[in-house]
Amino acid sequence: MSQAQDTTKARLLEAAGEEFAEKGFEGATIRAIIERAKANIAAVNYHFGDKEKLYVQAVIESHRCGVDMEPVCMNPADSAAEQLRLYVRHFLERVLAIDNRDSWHHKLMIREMLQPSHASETLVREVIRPKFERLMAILQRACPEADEKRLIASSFSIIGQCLHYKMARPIAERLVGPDAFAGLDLDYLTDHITGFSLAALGIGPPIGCGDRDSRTPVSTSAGNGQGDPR
Amino acid sequence: MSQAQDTTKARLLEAAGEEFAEKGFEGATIRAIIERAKANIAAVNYHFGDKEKLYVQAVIESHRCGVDMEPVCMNPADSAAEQLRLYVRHFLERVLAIDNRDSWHHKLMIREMLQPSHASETLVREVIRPKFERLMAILQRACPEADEKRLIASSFSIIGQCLHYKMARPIAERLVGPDAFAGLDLDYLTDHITGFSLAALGIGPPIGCGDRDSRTPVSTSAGNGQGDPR
DNA sequence: CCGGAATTCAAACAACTGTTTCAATCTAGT
DNA sequence: ACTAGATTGAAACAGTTGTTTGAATTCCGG
Repeated sequence: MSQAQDTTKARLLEAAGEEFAEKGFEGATIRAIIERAKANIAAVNYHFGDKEKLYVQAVIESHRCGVDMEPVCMNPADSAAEQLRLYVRHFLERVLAIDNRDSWHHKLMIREMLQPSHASETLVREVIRPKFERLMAILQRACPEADEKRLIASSFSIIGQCLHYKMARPIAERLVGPDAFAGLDLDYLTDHITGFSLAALGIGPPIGCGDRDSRTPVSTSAGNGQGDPR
Repeated sequence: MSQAQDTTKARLLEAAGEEFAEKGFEGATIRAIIERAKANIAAVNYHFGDKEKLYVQAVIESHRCGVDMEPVCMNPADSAAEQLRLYVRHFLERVLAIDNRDSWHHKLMIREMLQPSHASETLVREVIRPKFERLMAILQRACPEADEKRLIASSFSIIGQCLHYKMARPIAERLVGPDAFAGLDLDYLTDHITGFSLAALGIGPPIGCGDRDSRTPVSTSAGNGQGDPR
C-alpha cells in the first residue's frame, strides 16, 4: 500500500511533510517541496492532484508514527503509576525530538491542532483519540472514584504539560536561557511531569517541596515507578 | 501615545492583528487587511513600510493587553495558594476568550510562540518574562525549598496546562465532544488546574481521588472552593 | 525487441502576491 | 485664501504562486 520505497511519490510526501511542518500550508511552496524531493514540479499534480490534497496526505502520513505506542511498552501488570510514567516518557520522546526524521510528524500535528484542516477528522479519529483513551484508561485505574469530567481535565493537564515543550519551545528557550532549558531533558521532564501529576492525583509524594534534596524521588528508567522511599 | 483613536493607522493595526492571527503571516494578505480596515492599499506602505513591519507592530500592539495583570489583582497579603489561583484564573480568562475583540492578541502570541519572528525578542522581554517571573515568585513562596530548575519546570507545568486549552481547542473539542468540552468552563478549569497544581506541590488535597477527603478546602476568595466533589 | 502505459520533464499559463508610483485630496499654519 | 506638508487614491509594477499542457522518457509484459 504505502511507501517504504524510494519512489517519487514517497519522497514527495516526506519532503512535503517537512516543508509543511516548517513553514505551514501557505508558507510552504510546491517548488521548495519538489526541489527537496528532487522531483519535477508536475509530479505533485500527477501523484496527488493539487497542493491541498498533498497536504492532507502528508498529515495522514504523519499518523503511522503515532500509533506505535500501543504495542510497544504497556504492560497490564504494571501499576497505574508506572503506566502513566511510560506514557509520559513516550509522549515526551516525540515531543522533544527535533533533529530526527520523525520530528516533522509531530510538528505537523501541532499545526493541525492550531488550525484544523480537512485532515483533522481523520487525525482525531485514528491517532489522537486512541492515544487519549489510553491515557484516560490509565487515569481511571489510578483514580477509580473520579468522574469523567475530572478524568478529562486531568488528561488535558498531563497532555498540556507535555505538549508545552513542543509548542513553546523557542519562546521557553529564550525565556529561561539555553543552558537552563537544556537541563530540562527527557529524563528530568519525565520524572517531573510524572511526579507532578501523580502527586496531583494523590499518588506519590509532592514535587519540589521536598525536605530533602530536590531530585525527584521517582525511579528513573524502566524500573517500577510507583513505590519510592520518600 | 498610541491609538485609541479611529485613525487609519489604528484601524490598519487592528485589522492586521485579526487577519494575521487568523491566517498567519503568509496566509494573510495585505489586500484582505486593507479591505477589513477600509483603507487604501498604499496605506500599509505609507504608515508601516512593508508587510513584515506591520506584522511586528501588530505583535507588539498585542502586548498592551498582556501587561495588565500586575496592577489588577495581586494582593501581597494573600497566601501563595490564593495568588496562584488568581494567576491561573487570569491566565485562563484570556486563554478561553474567543469571541471578544481581544481574542486575536492571544492567538497572535501563540503563532509567535510556534514560529518566532523578529518580534519575539520584544514579546519575551516585555510581556512573557514579566508574567513568567510573577509565577516563579508565587511558586517560590509556595515551595521555598525547591531549586530553580524545579521551579521552572513547575511553572511550565502550570502554563502548559492553561495554554493547552488555547492551542488544542478545536481538536480537544472534537475529541471529547462539544457538550463535554463546554463543561470545561472558566470556573471549573480554574478550580481544576489550581487544585491539580497545588496538590502536586504538596499544598492542598489531591484532585479527583476519593481515597482522601476531597472536600478539604483550600482558602479561596472568589467564592466556591475546590473542584466539584461530584 | 516491441508497444502501450506509466512517469518525468521543461515550458508556459493565469492568478495573485507585496510593493511602488504619482496624482488627487485633505489638513493645518499664516 | 494660499501654500506646504500629510494623507489617500487608483493604477501599474515585477515577482512568485499553484496549475496545466504536451512532448520526451522510462518501465514492463508480450
